[in-house]
Amino acid sequence: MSGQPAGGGGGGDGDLFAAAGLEPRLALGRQAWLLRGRAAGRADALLACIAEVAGQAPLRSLLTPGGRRMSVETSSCGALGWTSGPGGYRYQPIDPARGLPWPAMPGWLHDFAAELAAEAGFAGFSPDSCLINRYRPGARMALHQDRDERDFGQPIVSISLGMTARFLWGGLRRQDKAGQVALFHGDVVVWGGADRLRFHGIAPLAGPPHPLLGSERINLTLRRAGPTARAAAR
DNA sequence: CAGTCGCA
DNA sequence: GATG
Repeated sequence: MSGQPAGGGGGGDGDLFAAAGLEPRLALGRQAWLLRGRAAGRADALLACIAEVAGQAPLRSLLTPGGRRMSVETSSCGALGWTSGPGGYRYQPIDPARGLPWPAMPGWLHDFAAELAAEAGFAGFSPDSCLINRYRPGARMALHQDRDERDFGQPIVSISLGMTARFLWGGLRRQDKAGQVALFHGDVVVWGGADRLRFHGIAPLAGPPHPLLGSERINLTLRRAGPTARAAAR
């Protein structure tokens, strides 16, 4: 993987965002890209998917291993769902709140995430987990690494919907100072390779409601949590 | 401990 | 670097 974005694939919204003074693609690192507005055209399908998943596996606020309640509300779809509790962070095939498997990840969502990853230079991405995080005003995500996945060779694909958020983008060490970048409805961030373990987070949500979603922001994070064919063969 | 939280 |  080169870490360079493959050409094209801007979805046709590039000019609109450029006209608003925003780069269509912002490099957050050697192998980390913000694809501005790239998912805006899929918002309706994404929101319908979120409603469908939440209807089966309701959004709920989880406890950290230290016993604090997280301010975001979480659910998942796909073969594995991310959970947190006194036992630690886990990917599990069964939703512990219901004792049932997580709702399936729609094929088109899998393929869309793979397409986004490819545009950021990561060919062959095949996510098995889609974490859904809902932020209401005041909700935040402290700086953290995504490190509960089996294969750090696989990238992370993050899709923002609804209210604008301030994305905190740090370094490989917790004490590295984090920069900030605004994430708008439809923005996509993809990171992997050398940037796979970068600390990141979301500042407390604030600001005006979004026309479509009102006073909330929903983030979809697509990951390969379980083993890949390549990792399993080693 | 830390995918928290808030202060210096 | 304290606290739930």
